[in-house]
Amino acid sequence: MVSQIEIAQQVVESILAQKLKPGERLGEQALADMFGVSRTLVREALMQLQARGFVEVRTRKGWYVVEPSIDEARDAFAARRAVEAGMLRDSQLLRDAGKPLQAVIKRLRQHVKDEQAAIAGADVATRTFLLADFHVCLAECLGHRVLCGLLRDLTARTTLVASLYQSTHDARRSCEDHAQIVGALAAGDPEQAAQLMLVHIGGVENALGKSVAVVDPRERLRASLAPLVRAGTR
Amino acid sequence: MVSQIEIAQQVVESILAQKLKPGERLGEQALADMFGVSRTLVREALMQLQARGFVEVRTRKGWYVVEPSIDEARDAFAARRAVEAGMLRDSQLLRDAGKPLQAVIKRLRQHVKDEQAAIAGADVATRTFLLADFHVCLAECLGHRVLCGLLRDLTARTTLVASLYQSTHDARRSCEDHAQIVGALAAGDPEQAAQLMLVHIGGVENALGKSVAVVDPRERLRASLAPLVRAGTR
DNA sequence: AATGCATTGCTTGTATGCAATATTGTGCCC
DNA sequence: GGGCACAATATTGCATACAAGCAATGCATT
Repeated sequence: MVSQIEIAQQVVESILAQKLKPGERLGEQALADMFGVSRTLVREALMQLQARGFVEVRTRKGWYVVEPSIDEARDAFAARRAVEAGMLRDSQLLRDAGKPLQAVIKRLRQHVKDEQAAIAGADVATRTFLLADFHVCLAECLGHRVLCGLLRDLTARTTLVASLYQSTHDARRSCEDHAQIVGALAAGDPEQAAQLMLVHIGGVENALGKSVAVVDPRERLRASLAPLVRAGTR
Repeated sequence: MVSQIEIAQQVVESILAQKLKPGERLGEQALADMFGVSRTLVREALMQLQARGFVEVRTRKGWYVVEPSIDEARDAFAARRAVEAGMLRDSQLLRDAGKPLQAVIKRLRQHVKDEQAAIAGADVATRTFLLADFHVCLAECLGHRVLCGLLRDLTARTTLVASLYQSTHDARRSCEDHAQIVGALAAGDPEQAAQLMLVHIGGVENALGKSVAVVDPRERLRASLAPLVRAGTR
């Protein structure tokens, strides 16, 4: 049996793995057939994803993976900056973390190692996933379930954005940033960690393709067609 | 016609106005009759509210307004501290706010005035709403839609928590805090604003009744009945 | 040949129906 | 009179059916 939760998870994972691209249409019947359930369950799953900001519905036209504008993209990054820096700086979180700091550091170090391994060998999808998951893992380690859920969705959204705007930020750089952040935490300097985090997210944001401007669908189509009709014809 | 969005909004507002209490059951058919629609729409609305953390479903038993444990309550407050302080400190937000700072300050001052008026005259529901809405308004003024939506849900959840644990924090105090925060922003000192915000949220959190421990529904019922059967009978 | 229009098909939006299960009420037995 | 078993009832979970609207295709007309 397949619950709507599993459907939602599957869709999110597919988005993150870039098997579903921004703007892609999600037919209810198609998904229903795919999962072997009725449209009802699919709709319920999509409704939840809508509330979490992953898909949107255009009335009587269908469901689409969100296609954030450049403004919305910057919004998402700004939100992550605020949330993650705020989280790191909130000393109370570290105090309440439950586990001793040692254990937290250990787990984060392991995660960074996993990232390095993935960068060396694994496919793009797991690499992307692990890099995003570091931030979720961080929130989790700090013992905060609410922020954890928030970050899960926010990182997913920025990952989607990065794929949409062809980020040139390379994985190795991100991994190094992560290692530095963990280092600052281990050194007992949350403020430093927060600063590094701000720089890190800022770096990823700035790596978004500058030449984007793929604003509305028709423009997007034009851009896709441009090589055929002759580049620069305007 | 009533869309599922309106249903969801109505339920959230009722929760905020404490017309729906934590732990209260929400029958699908009851809501459907109330809004004059089928259970389908109600379910879709509830699914969204579930994703946003307002209600939960117990299989084949029904939908219930979430009843956060004391731990989850502190989680929610910690999340707000992180998000709001992070937001205030993120200078980029102020820069990107679009509107000039003057306009922002003006609007926030007006909001505080509205709060004062409500404290003087209005009913508890609007008072509670305005005090929570200050934080949403702040996010909105800083020009950030994503954080705005996040805070809308987070403040709603903490408001719910406060009602559940019989917060003794009085409205006047909160309003004064708000005024101070706006003052710091007007003085061009975001760091000070962030600090004040941390203190403010911490104050509300600490005002939660210490003698809570109303964990499960049966206990809750017992607590409600206590005055009848004799206080302190245990 | 090109454009406007109507019809057809496909997709979403909403309601209803049926099955599964939890709860409540009733009657029997102790 | 109290407790337990069983039936009746009510409610959720899921699927299907029907209505409504958009899009595309084909036809007729200019």
